[in-house]
Amino acid sequence: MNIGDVAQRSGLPAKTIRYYEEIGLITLLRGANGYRAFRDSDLHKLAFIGRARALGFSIEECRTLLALYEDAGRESGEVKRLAGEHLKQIDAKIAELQSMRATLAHLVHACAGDDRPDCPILEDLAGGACCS
Amino acid sequence: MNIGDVAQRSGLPAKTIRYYEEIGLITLLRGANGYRAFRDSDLHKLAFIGRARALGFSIEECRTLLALYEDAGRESGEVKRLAGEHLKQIDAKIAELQSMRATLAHLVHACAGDDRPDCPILEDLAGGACCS
DNA sequence: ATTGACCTTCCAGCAACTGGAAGCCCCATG
DNA sequence: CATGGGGCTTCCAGTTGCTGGAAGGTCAAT
Repeated sequence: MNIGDVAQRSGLPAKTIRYYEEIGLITLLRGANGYRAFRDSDLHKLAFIGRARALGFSIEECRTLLALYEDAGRESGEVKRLAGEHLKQIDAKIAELQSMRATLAHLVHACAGDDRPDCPILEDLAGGACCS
Repeated sequence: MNIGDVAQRSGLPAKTIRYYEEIGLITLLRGANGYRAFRDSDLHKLAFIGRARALGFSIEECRTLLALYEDAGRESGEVKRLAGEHLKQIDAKIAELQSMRATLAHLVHACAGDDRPDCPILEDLAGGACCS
């Protein structure tokens, strides 16, 4: 398989696959022509990485997850711990965004949004000390 | 005022203030010794930017907001539109994170997390095709 | 032989900072 | 008046995770 096929089948852009090789997330063989030669196992790993990334794991976490995946003697506790920590980070991020959202929604609601210059949104940004 | 005072009073790191000047988000005067000389209005603007950033506005959005803030003839409708778009982006981000969270929480729940290697989390990442 | 689609490498850039080095400047103390 | 420590300056590099583009080699088909 060449990189184009793998890109299509894994859903990852070819550029991204090259990047993953460059940072040592995956090691690839080369054909006589210099082209990367992908085995099924490489495609499999890349799909694994793609799914982990879609769940928001960082590249370094993906590296660890891959290592655990390939370690037949792993303890699932470690995987669970890693995933649990990541879950906490996601929760923190959600909470942060929801707090922003609340403030912003309040301000948007309070703004007339017409052709006059008076704007509670700008007033809040300017003053900090605001209503309700 | 020197940068240290402004950093403390605005809550922004000195490095960040220098960066904001470098990218032209704010223009600062210089004293005879080469030090940045901050006026009250500069502090005010920086606090404005800090609050906008805390609400998740990008630097470019901050630039626009500042311009609107300083334009006495602005139409609040434009501010509201900008904020409304940003609100939509926040909502999209929250939805994305909540979707991740749901999958991940499900997997974490399903994993025994003991000293045995069997792990539904890794199985899901490997296979994609998973349970319930 | 010549397209045209692939593949290769390398370099640059995005957002929004952050850290560190090297070197002035200013004030207070001995 | 020298010295020490803190604060200020600039510049360069690194962060995360790619993405775009240029210049050039390869391959399969016409």
